[in-house]
Amino acid sequence: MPELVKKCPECGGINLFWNRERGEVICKDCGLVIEDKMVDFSQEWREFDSDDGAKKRRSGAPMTYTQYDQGLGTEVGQKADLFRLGGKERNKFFRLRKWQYRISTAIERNLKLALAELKRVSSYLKLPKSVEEESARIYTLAVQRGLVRGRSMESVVAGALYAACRRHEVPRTLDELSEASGIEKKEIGRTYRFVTRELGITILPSNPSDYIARFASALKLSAETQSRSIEILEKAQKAELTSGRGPTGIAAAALYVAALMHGEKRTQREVADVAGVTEVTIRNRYKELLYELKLDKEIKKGKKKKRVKK
DNA sequence: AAGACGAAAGTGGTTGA
DNA sequence: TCAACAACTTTCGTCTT
Repeated sequence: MPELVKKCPECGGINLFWNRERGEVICKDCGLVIEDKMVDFSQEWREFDSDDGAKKRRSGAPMTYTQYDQGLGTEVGQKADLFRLGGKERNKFFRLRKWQYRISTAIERNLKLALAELKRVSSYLKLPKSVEEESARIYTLAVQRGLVRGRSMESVVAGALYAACRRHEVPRTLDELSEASGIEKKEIGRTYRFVTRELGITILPSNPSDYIARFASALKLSAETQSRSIEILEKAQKAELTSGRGPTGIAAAALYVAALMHGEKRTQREVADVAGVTEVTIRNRYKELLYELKLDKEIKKGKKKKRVKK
């Protein structure tokens, strides 16, 4: 179990809020995201190997997709049954059993490896349990449909995780997934698109504000700046500035502007690195924000002087 | 000297014929 | 399947603080 944080290491406040869904502990006083990197140390208690698996199987186990057989085992008969069968029946029994063993081992061996990998990456990125579950479900479906053929197992795992993150509105960038899984960014994107299309999973376009909390905390920005940037994002969305653009770039620009307003200046480079975009992109979004939303004056409040021409 | 700004050329993905 | 296109990146020169 993760050790529970009692006090905010930043401001000493005790007003902490644990957002389980997002796997974050947030200090309500200063906005710091304290534990967004909690690692799941819980152990795998299931025995995967075929034969003595039955011994450890127990009733009442939670049904979960992060276990290769969803926690439910199916076997063609038990040894004891053999004594009740005649020769012909006995042959049939062996045939069935062998057959069942073959298909199940191919898929199950794959799932066993894949889910281990999935857990590894998920824990590295500190993804909440619900997302891990979802991605395991997606992966399981993908295997059953034979979508992994021709693709590396790892890339499908990464794609499933990416899709699950999006669905749960806790998006991670492709860069982050790439770093955690060691799979190339474009490869993840490709399998992600392929898998979601084949499985008919609907993906709502990710919302820039979903990134704000994480970026803001990485930049150590105040809670006011954070909520300010959310406001900016809302206005930007009304002004049609967000469609067609990369959500991370917009989030980064909003954060950059909000930081200027509150006198918590961060360089474009700092913001760009955290958000995984370039300074140029921030500048472009930033220009649009200034022009469309007329934010010049408010920035001057935060900064001494700042002339902006359009 | 570092940061901000902008122009130009290149990349990968989407779309429409 | 190919070409046009938009968003974003890379690179680089110039201006500002």
